[in-house]
Amino acid sequence: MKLNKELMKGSTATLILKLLENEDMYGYRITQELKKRSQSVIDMKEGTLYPTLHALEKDGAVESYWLDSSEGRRRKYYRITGAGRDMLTDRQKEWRLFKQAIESIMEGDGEYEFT
Amino acid sequence: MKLNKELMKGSTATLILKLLENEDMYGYRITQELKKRSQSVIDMKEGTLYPTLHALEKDGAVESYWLDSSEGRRRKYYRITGAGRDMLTDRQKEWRLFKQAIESIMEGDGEYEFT
DNA sequence: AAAATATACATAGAATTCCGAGGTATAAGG
DNA sequence: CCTTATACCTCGGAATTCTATGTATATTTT
Repeated sequence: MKLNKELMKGSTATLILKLLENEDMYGYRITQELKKRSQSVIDMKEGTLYPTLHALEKDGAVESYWLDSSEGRRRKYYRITGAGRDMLTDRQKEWRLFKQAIESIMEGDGEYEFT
Repeated sequence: MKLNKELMKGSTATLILKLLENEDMYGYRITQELKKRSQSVIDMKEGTLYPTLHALEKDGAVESYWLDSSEGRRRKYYRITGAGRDMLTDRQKEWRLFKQAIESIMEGDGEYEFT
């Protein structure tokens, strides 16, 4: 099933930071990991990924460094910074709040008492 | 706490349809109900609400009718249609899929086995 | 050997969605 | 009388993501 892409807005940077929390990764790998861990529901496009990574770096949330790989092209790895971890904490709080808010509407049956 | 507004994108129409599922409502009331049921986390702006309602009507998901109220201005009520209920069913499925996908990343600890 | 595919980086422009700001109008409360 | 709350609406800007395109290398297929 395909997701309404608009739902994704606002979560892109959070997802990237979350992956980098435990391991430095290069861009292309991030898209693969997201796909794998979400059973192909999340299919982040390169046109979304790279500009987001550059913005995160500009904001000081991640740092990058080049590494040669034994095969293929050189890879640009990203490492999360202290500021990035703080940002991730905030974004995760926001996600939980948002999720609970949506669920309070979605799971409600519309029956409310008079008060 | 304030929500990153971008998170909201893609959920606006779904939330409105959900409220209309059980009861016809006028626009202003929809914003109040969303606020109330979400403990003020969802604060849909009128600049978002009215264009969305008009788009839903144009797409045949809702129908509108005017009613006089005993006080204040006339109110424009919205009623969900059959097509609107179908759309709601789809959107709710999408939401659950999206939620699970995000959580599979967010709740994961980043530890994966070699395969 | 040539072509296609997968990997790996990147950008520009189009499309979409939401919000801020503004406008109109009525009624109640200070 | 002025502010606040209710109640409708629209326009233009801001933000985000995708499509399309481009570059480059290595492997697989034809």
